[in-house]
Amino acid sequence: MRRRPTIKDVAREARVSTVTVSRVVNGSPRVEPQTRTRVEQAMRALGYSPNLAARSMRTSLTRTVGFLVPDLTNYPNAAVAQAAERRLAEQGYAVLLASSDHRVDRELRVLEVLRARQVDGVVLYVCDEQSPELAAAVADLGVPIVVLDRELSTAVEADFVLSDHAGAMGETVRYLSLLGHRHLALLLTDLRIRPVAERRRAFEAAAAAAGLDPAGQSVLQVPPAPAGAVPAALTLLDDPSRPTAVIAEGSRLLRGVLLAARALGRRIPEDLSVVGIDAEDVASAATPEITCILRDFGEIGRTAAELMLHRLAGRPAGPQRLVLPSRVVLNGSCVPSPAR
Amino acid sequence: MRRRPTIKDVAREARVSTVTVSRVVNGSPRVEPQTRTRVEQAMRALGYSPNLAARSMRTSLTRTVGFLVPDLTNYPNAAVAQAAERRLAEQGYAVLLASSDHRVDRELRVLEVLRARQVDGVVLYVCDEQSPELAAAVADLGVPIVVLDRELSTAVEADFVLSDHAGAMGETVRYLSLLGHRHLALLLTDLRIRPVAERRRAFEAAAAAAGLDPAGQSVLQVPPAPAGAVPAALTLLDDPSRPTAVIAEGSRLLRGVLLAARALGRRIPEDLSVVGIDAEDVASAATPEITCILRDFGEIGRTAAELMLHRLAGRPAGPQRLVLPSRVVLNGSCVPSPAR
DNA sequence: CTGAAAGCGCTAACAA
DNA sequence: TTGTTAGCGCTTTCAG
Repeated sequence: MRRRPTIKDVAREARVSTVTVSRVVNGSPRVEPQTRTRVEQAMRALGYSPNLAARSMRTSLTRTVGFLVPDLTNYPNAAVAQAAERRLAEQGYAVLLASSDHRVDRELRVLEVLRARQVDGVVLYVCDEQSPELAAAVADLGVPIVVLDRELSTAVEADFVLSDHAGAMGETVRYLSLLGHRHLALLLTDLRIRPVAERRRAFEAAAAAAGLDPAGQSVLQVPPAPAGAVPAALTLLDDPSRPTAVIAEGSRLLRGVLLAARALGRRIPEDLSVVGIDAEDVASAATPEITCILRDFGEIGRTAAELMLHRLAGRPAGPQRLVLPSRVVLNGSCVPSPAR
Repeated sequence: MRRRPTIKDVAREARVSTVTVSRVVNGSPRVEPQTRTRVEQAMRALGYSPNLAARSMRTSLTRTVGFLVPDLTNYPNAAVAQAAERRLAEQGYAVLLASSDHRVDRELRVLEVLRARQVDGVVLYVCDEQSPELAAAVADLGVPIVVLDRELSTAVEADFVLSDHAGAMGETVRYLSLLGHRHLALLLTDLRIRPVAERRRAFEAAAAAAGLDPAGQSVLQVPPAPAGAVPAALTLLDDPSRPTAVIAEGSRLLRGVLLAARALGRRIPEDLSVVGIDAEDVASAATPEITCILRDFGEIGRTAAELMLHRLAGRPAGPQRLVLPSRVVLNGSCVPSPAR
């Protein structure tokens, strides 16, 4: 295999200096059209493509963005990552993807790696908003940062792409209470992160506003482990004072509720009304389809990419906080509360 | 913000030459323990971490692996990617991830980018096994390649991680025919790739072996577009000579079958037996749960990473072809064929 | 508009 | 065991 052609080879072929070739490659205007053409021909003839490592070394820019997610097999994570990657690739950026498995220690390691690799920017879901080390590590990156669906200590300078979780949750609670449900349950994943905490607050506020007895509402946290969803749902549903409606966050928990309901012989929606959050895959496969709070993950990813590109292009502007909508999509899984 | 410390700063601090620092960083044994300690202290004191771009330039190794998938929102793709990333990260490799949206042109572009970025290796699902350009582009990469679940012209030197699709498909057809089904249908995605073609062949062979009339069996191809699954399933099921059992590949098609069956008022399993392939998410959310052909995607990803690491470590060995198992997991969605 | 020179941070080869 | 020298491919002065 022949050695890859370098800028030198092109320069020789086109009988110009390497500087001129560099100018052509980088689209500098200060090149005579005729020279430019000659250089371009030479590049094509030799199959030249610039060595990004060498360029990085000079410019200390890698045209690479790090993307850190807790779990890539989680549909929302994957969808956001893919949409962002597409947009970034259009602008010549490549994406270094890593997942933390919801573990702070892994996340810290990944951030270190991204720093060592001198990525030009980082888009991330942190897995724990409270961890000061994590916040410090993020702040220390020294490159543009876009934080997805999380809050972070104000010491961290970053753009934020958030979702309106509270609004949709309020709608959902009002809808269920309108159907006569007085005992609701909310199954959540991990209270250390914003969307979960925000949903919880909105749930409690809306329940109170609807005049539901706080003692009759339950909020259950089921940490992100592969198992655990079904047992939690079983405990919740196998109780005389059980809720008549359940809201479950994420595919895993929604599936847990469906399986537990089936195991206990509870029919949906006659015996139990169910609402899913961010769980379209499971919701659409169930019978009946499950009413769901959904977001447009493609939009989230593209927005994150856009903010990142803005920063990378050196546009000024203070830190951005964009809040994208969630919507409640009704689907036969909720009916008036059964008498009890 | 202070300039990042370089090997030179460390050398000065530790009163050695840059070469010695380099040796310590790279774990060369030819360094006196005491010197090593001094250097390590200096590194820690300055917060030194090596500049990978500079290293890449010298070694023309990036410690980066490209990972190319058709669609990251496809659970199997994401699960394999995540497992591979984890294993590669353990060995200090970062993963550049890109998706092609099932389009050959995008895939070619990504391969170009990966080449320009001088990744040390590429793991990929090609989206079209027949495309000679694609095969040529892959062969031209000039780095170790691991191909997932695809065949490629033998001109491409690569390792292959395959799955045994035929075995499980044969089992499934025999199982359905044992239940008395004489009219089967198979819904597939894209015949340009190996798993699909292999399943088709196995389906037809097993049907013939079971004495089913070839004219009574249907194989439907529904290309990977977001919509299209439901209409295809509706057409298939809304026909007097419709199948009594359907095998659907992937979450999208399985969901299409479930929705179409519901729309037509066909009960599963009484009116229609259903088997899914690689669609655990949908299968487990349905009522009853759907019998499924499944694979261990984590294992596939780890295996791919292992093969890649082997190559990257310069181990000899000819091209590998590993075939990992699929298994049929029974779940109440198949019952004896209804009389007709 | 073009080129010569210098150097980014690192490591291979050789020398001591 | 340690250091000197050279140069990877590119871009950024600064001169012409």
